[in-house]
This record gives sequence, structure tokens and C-alpha cells, in this order.
Amino acid sequence: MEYKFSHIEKKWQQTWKETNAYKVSNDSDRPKYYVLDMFPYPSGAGLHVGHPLGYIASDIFARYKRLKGFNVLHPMGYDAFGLPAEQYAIDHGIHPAVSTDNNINNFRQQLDNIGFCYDWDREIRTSDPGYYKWTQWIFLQLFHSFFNRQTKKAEPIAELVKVFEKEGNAAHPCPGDSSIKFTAQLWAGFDQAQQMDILMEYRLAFCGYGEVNWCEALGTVLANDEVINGVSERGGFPVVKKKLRQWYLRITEYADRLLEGLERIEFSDAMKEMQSNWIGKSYGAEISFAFKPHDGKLTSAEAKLTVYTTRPDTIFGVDFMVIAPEHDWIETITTPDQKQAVEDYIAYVKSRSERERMAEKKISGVFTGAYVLNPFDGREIPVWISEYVLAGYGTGAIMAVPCGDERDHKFARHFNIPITNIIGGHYNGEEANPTKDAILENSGFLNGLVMREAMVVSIDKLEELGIGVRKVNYKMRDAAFSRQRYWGEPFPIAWKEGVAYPLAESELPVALPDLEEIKPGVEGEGPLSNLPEWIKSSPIGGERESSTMPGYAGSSWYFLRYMDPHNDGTFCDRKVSDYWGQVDLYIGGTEHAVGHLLYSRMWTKALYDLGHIGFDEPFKKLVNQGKIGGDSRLIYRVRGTNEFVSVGLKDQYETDELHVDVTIVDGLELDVEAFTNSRAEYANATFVLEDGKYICGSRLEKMGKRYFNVVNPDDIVAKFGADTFRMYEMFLGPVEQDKPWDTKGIEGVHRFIKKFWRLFYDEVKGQVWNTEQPTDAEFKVLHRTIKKIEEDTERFSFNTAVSTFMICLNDLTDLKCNKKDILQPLLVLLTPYAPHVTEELWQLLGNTSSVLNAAYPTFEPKYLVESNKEYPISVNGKLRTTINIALDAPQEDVERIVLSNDVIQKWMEGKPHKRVIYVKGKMVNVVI
RNA sequence: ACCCCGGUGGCGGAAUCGGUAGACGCGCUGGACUUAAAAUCCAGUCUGCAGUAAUGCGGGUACGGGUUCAACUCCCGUCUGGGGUACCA
Repeated sequence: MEYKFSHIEKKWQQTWKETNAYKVSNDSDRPKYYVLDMFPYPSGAGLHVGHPLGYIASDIFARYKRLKGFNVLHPMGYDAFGLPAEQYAIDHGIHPAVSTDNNINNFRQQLDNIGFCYDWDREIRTSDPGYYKWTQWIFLQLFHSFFNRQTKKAEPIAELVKVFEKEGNAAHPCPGDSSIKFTAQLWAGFDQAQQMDILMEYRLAFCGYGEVNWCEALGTVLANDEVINGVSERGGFPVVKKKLRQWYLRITEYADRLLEGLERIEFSDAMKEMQSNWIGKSYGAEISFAFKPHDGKLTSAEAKLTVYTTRPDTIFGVDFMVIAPEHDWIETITTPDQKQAVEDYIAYVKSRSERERMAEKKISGVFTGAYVLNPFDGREIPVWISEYVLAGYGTGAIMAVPCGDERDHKFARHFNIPITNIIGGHYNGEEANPTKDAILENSGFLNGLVMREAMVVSIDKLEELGIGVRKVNYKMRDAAFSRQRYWGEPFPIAWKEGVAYPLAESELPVALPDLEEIKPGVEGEGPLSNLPEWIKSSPIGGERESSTMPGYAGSSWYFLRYMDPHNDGTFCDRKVSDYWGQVDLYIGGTEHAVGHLLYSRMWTKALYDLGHIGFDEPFKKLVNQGKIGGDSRLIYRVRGTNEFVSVGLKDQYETDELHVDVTIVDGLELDVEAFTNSRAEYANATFVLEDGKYICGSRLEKMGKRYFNVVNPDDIVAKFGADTFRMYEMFLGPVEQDKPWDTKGIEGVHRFIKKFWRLFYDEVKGQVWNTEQPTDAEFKVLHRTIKKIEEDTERFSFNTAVSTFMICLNDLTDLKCNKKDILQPLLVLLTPYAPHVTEELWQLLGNTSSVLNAAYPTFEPKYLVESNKEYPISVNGKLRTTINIALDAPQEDVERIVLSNDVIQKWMEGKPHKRVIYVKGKMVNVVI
């Protein structure tokens, strides 16, 4: 009986489907376990062998947990809204709903080949109205909420209104605009529009005018993390700053909790680092400097310039101030003499695109003519404008300390501003030194203090004098939440006379209307603005919001919907989310570090605050799978000819390098016939061979269409079977590591499965398994394997688990063991890795129920108990011999045995030993 | 520029807490079976030296130092590959 994988795999996939083997109930006595994959965006290109890596890992773990007695939730769905489908529609005239559907069907087929244990009854698609109804609903919850800084949580904005009515906003400073201050009386006097405007500055989902990343080519706004080096992440188009009306999420209010939450979840250090860098918390002070009045507009001595600094200890080293080109006060403080120069400079800054600013960081700036006074020594400090100070961070103004800050130093040098040295020998006059360890000089009351201490002393003094205050700042900005795009969730919002009104929950979902042709609306509006009837169809009157939500909206909460996917009364029943709770294991790539993984954490916290769920971190543990690289094949064409030369001879010619499709290369040898048939232009190509073969060059690079190095999992499964494919992907190396794909190596794993099969059935002899009583040696092999597989699986070390199976098989082959009592438990161990072949053999052993529900074998230490060990014996740390010693031998006995050993005596050369290090069960080291 | 992660045979990688470096697999070499091939099986495979051999001795985990009885593992510095951030005061 032969191992016919394609027959076996199809049969069991069919059976599992028919018997609903993967259906998961929300009602179970067993402990729960939630294993989640980052759901894919169904792109038109389909899957290559790199994509399923994480899915296989999670599938193995889900199956393992199930065997271990857990009720395991392991769902899959599609992140179906997004730019590429829309771009494809524009380019090819195919509706995004149609192309997305096709792509999903294709994905599904590819996934099904691999034999995953997803409960497909729970499939979700973010573009499904039954799903995005709840995305819109959550948006409304955020819209109706504000972040109470006293309780540090989201609360209904209706509560805030009650407070305003009673006592104004003194206790709740406005996060959107800190200059908004009012009493209860004033509040009562505002009309509805004014009140709505004020509340908008508090809402967690809010609309405002702001500088946004505008991409002309895509006709949309992009979030910061969708912009890479001044161009769009998708497509690489230029991005400029533009002021537009946009929706935002007030994620900055959650900065501290997002930071704090990292301590309670298992993410890799690298991931946590990325998130906390992105949040960018810094401690410092805001300090106000009084202006020196001048004969321009700045006549009042009351005016103060407030700066943010992390180094208040350097306040005596301030030689100039710099404000951002967008700073509100520029007009007021500029002197008549400098007016022209300042205007010219602002014009110059505006003319520079984001890209130019990034590419050439030129030192530029202009003097305003104004001065501020150092609050401690009254020194006059000139105020400059420069683009290196950002309007959006801190107060948009800095105090420049050239001896301690590199940028300030360069600026001072460039404009010949005299530099004050407050750190003595730590400053060499050539470059700034940002040390905190120098003893301060030229620093008034701070003289003689170490900078670290002076930081505290100076802030205390500033606070005492009322000219400064401790201040925490974050780099993170509020997240832009609207896109001028078609293929996304419409907002449940209507505009009336410039005021945004939410739709009632009963109006949801706001269905995405059909659109014949997708093209941008006027003046930065989205394609939906081209549908006037729809725009005017709001149930509360006014005009509908024409932009749509960004890609991360649907993915911010999808893990909750899987728990209760068909509920049309609520996004997820509270009882159900209480049962499943957090995602126990989340597997996906690192590329979502500062996007999806931050947004979903924020949404979870908001939903928790508002009492809709019972946990405030979505993912308990995150594993980042590495990328699988492509192994490209290269051929060399003699320049200007149609002649191709084998790699070993290419240096004798002047050649051009071309990629050749990996599927027509065996190892490094090109299938010349397949190549000449591949394209008309190669039909009469000629070849210079080595040893009768055309040998290709090779290079490791990203797997992608343009390198012709894409390996389709379908082909691998067809040739070797899903079980081999699954195990080989795991065998390649640690899941978290990037690694190259090598189709050649798969043979080894395939041989393993075939050989494993032969423990049960032989092609010639037929059944070879038997019911004989196993020996102790055989039990030892089994239990050693149980122990190792369990340990390796638990720590996601799937590559070593596969090798453990191989070692076990080699041992059993050596022992000529075909005994059912050994083989049957082994099948269960192997099931998570290779479910099809194990199910087949399980049934052939006479079992009637599925191996999916088998009991996981219990490790019994008694089979591994040893009385002796072959100890490695070193002399001065160098291994010299091994001696078999009883494990329970006391130190004295071990010393006696070791010191009397011939080999050891030889190496001791008659010298006395200083001591003997004996690590029980490990080794012995004699020190002389 | 700053921050993070990595660097081990021809290749993918193993060594889980500082305790016999190179497990397992690929590839390669030789052999068995075969008319032949495939498949399968057996043996060898970090490196230098000595030996017919069993084996013995030395070197070796990017490089240079250090800690330790003992370092792939910990510390300092350098080189190098990858990722993140991008004037954040």
C-alpha cells in the first residue's frame, strides 16, 4: 500500500467539510483558546509560498490546543476594502466589488489546498454591509465620546455636556484647542452650532481642518504611516501638505495608556520598541520668554513666547530662539526692517514640497528682528524662523542651545550667531555635545551643578517663578480617519450648515452606493460626491459626508466580530466576548507595527471604557512571522544578440543579466526547451553551455512577480501534498525569521512522510504495523518525542519539532519498531503538523472517530529515567574524555573517579588539582 | 544620524538557564539494488596535522578585547546584513 497523498488529502478535506469538523461553538465547558491570523487583503496576485507561513504556524498551534482539550477559535476572513481594488477598477473598469469577490474566491481555493482548520461559518469581509454596519456603529460610539483626562478613559459626551451646563469647561481643558475656555453661563448662551463646534474639539472621532498628507496622484489623504520618505507607500507618488477638512481619531488622548498597555502584553521587544518610539513620549518643560517690545506691532511687554524643551538645565546656554514658519505670531513680532525678508522666507518654505524638505535638509532661516529676554539673566535673545522647527510638535517654538544640540549648533554656525559655552571642556568648539553629565558653567544659579541634577532644580525654579511648567509631550499625532475614496465604509454623518450631525444607530448601515465610474470629486472630495442624489439622501436632511473610512477602520475590531459573526442586534454580544476574551495568540507580519496594531489597541480600549467589552488589550501574545524570500534565477545574454551564456562562462563576454522564471529551472540548470518555448523572442535563442548544461546564476531577493521568482503553493501542494508543504514551511527555520525559499529542500520532508508511512504499510508486504508489546527502549523513544514536541510546540519552535519527528522516525527504524502502541500516540503528536496523512493512518489502525479529537498523549517521565550518564570531563575547560558515572553519585565519588582516570591523569601531568567543578547531570571540569 | 534585531559548515538551520558546537534536512562524494533511470537503502561529509585504520592532537561560531573553572551564549569596542524612525527640541 502506497502513500497516495493527493487522494488522501482530498478525501479527508471533503470528509471534514461534510462533518463540520472545524465548527466551533460559543458554548463549551472546555477552556477557551483564541488563535488569530492577521486577515489578508485579497490582492489579485494570489498567494505565494511566503504568505501561508504564519497561517500554517497558527493552524498547527490551534490544532495542538484542540488536542490538548481547549475550545479553540480559529477564524479567517478578508480585509476587503482598500485602495488596490479601487485603482484596479479605475484602470480596468471592473467594479471593486467584483474584483474583490474574484480575488477572495481565488484566495479561498489556495487556502483550502493547504488544509487549514478554519471555521468558515465565521468568515467575515469588511466590505460586507452586515459587517461595516458595526464599523460605522463603533465610529458613532467614538463620535459620541470624549476622553476624560481625570478618569483617563472614554466617557459619553452627553456626560460632558452636563458638566458644561453646570460649571463650564474649567475642569476639562479642551484637547483640540486649549484656548477654548467658558463658564456654564457662557455655554448656555452658545447656539447649537457653537456648542457642536466646541464638542467637536472633544470627540474621540472628530472632524477638523488640518494639514494632511495629500497625494494628488491617488486623489486622497494618507496617514503618516502610509507615507514613506515623502511619497505614498502604495504607488510611490509624491505627497504634499495640504489643509483640508478631515476626520480624525483622537488617539493622542490614549498615548499614555497605549504605552502602559505594552507592559501587559507579549509582543516582541522590537515591536514594543517601534510602538513606543512612534508614541514618542518625552518629559520636559514649557518655558515662557517675555518679548522685548519694539517699534513694530510688538508694543506690549505682556507678550510671551512659549517653548517646549527637554533640557531646561541648559537655559543659560540659549543663544537664540527658533519658531516654525507656520507660527501664529510671526506677523506680530516681525520688525518693519525684517518684514520683507520674513515674507520671502515663508514663501520659500511654502514652495518646498515635503519631498524636497526630506531629500535636502538645507540650513535655512530668517531673523524676525524681535528679541525675548532670558528670565534669569535678562540677556536679549534673537528670535529666528526656520523650517527645522515643526509647527505640530510642542509649541512650535524652541530655545536653541548650540553648544548642546547639533541642529542648533549648525544653525548658529551658518548664521554666525555667537555660541555660549555652558559645559566647559565638554564642548570643543567644533560640534555640539548633548551630554547630561557636564558640570554647568556660565549658568547663574545652576553653576557647579551636574546637568542631570540641574534639570530638576531648574524646573522647580521655573515653576516657582511661574514662568515654566513641567510638560510631557508625544510625537504621535491624531490619526487621519477619512479618505477621498470610494471603496471604503461611508460615514454615518450628514452636514447641515457646516455642522456635522450623526445619524441614528437605527439608520445603519449607511450602504455604499453603487458607482458606475470611479473618479475624484471636485476640490479634494471623494468619488461619492459625484452622486448628488445619494449625497442628498440623508434621513436627517443636509448632505452626506462624501469621504469614506480608511483601510484600518474595518481591521481595528474584526477579531471581535469573529466571536459572534452573525449577530445583527449588536457588534458582538457581551456574553460571547466575555467567553472568548482576548486573542490568546495573534500571528502576522511586522509591517503593521505602528498602524493596525496601534489602532486596534485604541479601539479596544475605547470599547472597554464604554463598557462594550471586558478587556482593554486585544492581543495577549503576538508572534511576527518572517518573510520568505525568493531565490531568483539569472541568465546572461550576450549584449545585442540572442545568445545566452552559462554563468561560468559569462565573464568571457559582455552580457546583460536577465531574470528567468524559476519554474523552468531545475536547481540551477535551465530547461532550455521550456525557455525557448516561453516567449516568441526566445524561440531562436542560442546557448553557450558548460558540460552540456546551461547553468543559471542565482540571487536571493524579495519574492515578487517582477523577479520571476514567485513559487505558488498550489504547485508545491500538487507535487508533494499539503502535509509535506506544511511541514517544510515550518522546517525552513524559526517562524519569526526571514529566510529564503528553496524548493529543492522539500524532498527531505517528503521522504520523511513517505518513510513514516512505511512504518505502517509497505508497498510489497502491505500492513507491517502490529500489536506486539513495545520494549522499554521503544517507549523511551516515544516519550522522549512526546516531551520534545510538546516543549517545541509551546514555544513556537516548529522547525525543531519537525526535526524531532525525523529523529524519532530514524530511531524507530533502527529499532525496527512497527508496534501500534508506539505508532498510535505518535500519530496524535504529528496531527497538528500533517493532519491528512495522520487521519488516514489513524483510521487504518482501526479507529472510528477522527484523530482531530484524539487525546493528546501524556508524557511519562518514568521511561526516561536514567541511572548513569556519560559525563564529558574537561581539564581546565578543555574536553579530554568522557566517563560513565552514576547520576546520583556524590561529589567525593565523582572526584575520586575522575582524578583516577588514566586520560585525566595524563593531562594533569602530575600537578595537584585546585578544584573539581561538578555540575550534576551536565559535566565535570578539573582545574589545575 | 539615532534606535532595534541578526552574523554558526557549500546551503537552511540546531545547541531552550553560561556546561560535549555543527542536531535535523538539503547538497555533495562513494557504495548496494537495476540492462538503465527513478525510487529505495548503506557509508562519509567544519577544518589542519599524524596514522592503513581505530584514533589522537591542534584550530574554529564576523573581528579585537574582557569577565568566568567553563563563552555561539554575558560585557566593551569594531566591521557587516536587515528593519524602524526621520530635523520631535
